[in-house]
Amino acid sequence: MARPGDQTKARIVAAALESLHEEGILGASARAIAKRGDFNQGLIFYHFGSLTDLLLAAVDELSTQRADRYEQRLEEVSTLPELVRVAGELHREDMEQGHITVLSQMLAAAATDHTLRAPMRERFDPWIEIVERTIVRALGDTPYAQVVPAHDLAFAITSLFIGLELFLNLEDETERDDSGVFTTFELLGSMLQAMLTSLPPPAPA
Amino acid sequence: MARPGDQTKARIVAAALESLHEEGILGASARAIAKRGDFNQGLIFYHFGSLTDLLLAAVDELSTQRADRYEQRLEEVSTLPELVRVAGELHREDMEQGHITVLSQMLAAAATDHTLRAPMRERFDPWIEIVERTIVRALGDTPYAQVVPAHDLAFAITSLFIGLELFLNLEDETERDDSGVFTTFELLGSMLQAMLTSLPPPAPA
DNA sequence: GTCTATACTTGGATAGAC
DNA sequence: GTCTATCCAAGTATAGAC
Repeated sequence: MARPGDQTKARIVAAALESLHEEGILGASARAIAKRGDFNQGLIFYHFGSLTDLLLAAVDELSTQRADRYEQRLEEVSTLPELVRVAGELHREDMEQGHITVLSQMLAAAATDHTLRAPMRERFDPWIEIVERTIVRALGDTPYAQVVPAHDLAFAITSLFIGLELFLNLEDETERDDSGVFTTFELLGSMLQAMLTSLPPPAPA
Repeated sequence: MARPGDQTKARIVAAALESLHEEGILGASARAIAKRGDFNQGLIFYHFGSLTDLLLAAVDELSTQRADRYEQRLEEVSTLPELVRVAGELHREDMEQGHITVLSQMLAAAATDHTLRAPMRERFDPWIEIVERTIVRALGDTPYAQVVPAHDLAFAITSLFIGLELFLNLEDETERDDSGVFTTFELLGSMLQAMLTSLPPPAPA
């Protein structure tokens, strides 16, 4: 399956991810990426056609890297507050490895680059679905399954992931205090717990 | 107080805001801004010194524009779920007028441009404080005042504002459905309501 | 498949005439 | 305070030798 050139393509994608992480979308130029990966700049256009297509390939790489991990961790989840706790852990992993920076930078670019919009939506939909499916499974056959809007909740949680990253990045590395993130997710967890406890269960049939 | 040149400075700032909104940080170049405002490109550097300083001045303009409106609307708020409802309305206003696009684009830029970090943090802190003060006021002297982490909640709500904007921008204008936003804030409102109802009130002194 | 060299465009910023 | 003209660095992308 491995064709000649695949190794180079992988190197280019890796350098693109690194550039997006370290220098953001503003610094992810063809020249900067090539310099970082120590290969010739023209190779980007030979292998990917355009810089935009390389950046999208980088997002794809990230997605496949993380999809397994997410599925695996979320499978153990059986209650909603548990989901929030595991989501907090996954969020921390992604923050540490810079994944969310890459995604938020690409999302910001997609906000005004219309050619990026549809491709980025395609790449995010599966992630929202993973969260949504987990929510539905966590609710199981409890009476709340029909009351909680799973898709909207999944959408909100995913949005929170991205928003938190942008704000946490504002803090200085030296003074950064991770407790804020944990607190946020713990807060969300107890809110969900409370909501489920106090929601009037639908009338029995 | 109005010095000569102030009118031009205002025009430049207005054009910068427009550019950030329409073309994002990637399209907010000195030349593009000058073309949009129909003034000479050199004026940006004469009046603001650098493009970065102009963009920060644009964020300042936005902040002062909106601060009054926020204070005014949030003053009427006296319960936490009410806060969430009003926050949802303010979010809609900001979305419609493109303010959040401007902020999210600048936040994305600040993530990797270290010279933007401290200035952007300075400009966001007051906003988080406004939300935090409102939360504290809404909790008033209820027994929950000591249990709810007001700062973290304010931080999370503000992050959600930004994250939602980036995601909602992915949808096509034609197919965009605002109900998602409202649902998200209504959801948050009922979660808060539920949390307050079910939280064990602290033991009386 | 990979490299060098280059075409062409756009970017931030400044000098100097008005 | 504003304009024109210009410098120079950096951007995307391509042609052609190897």
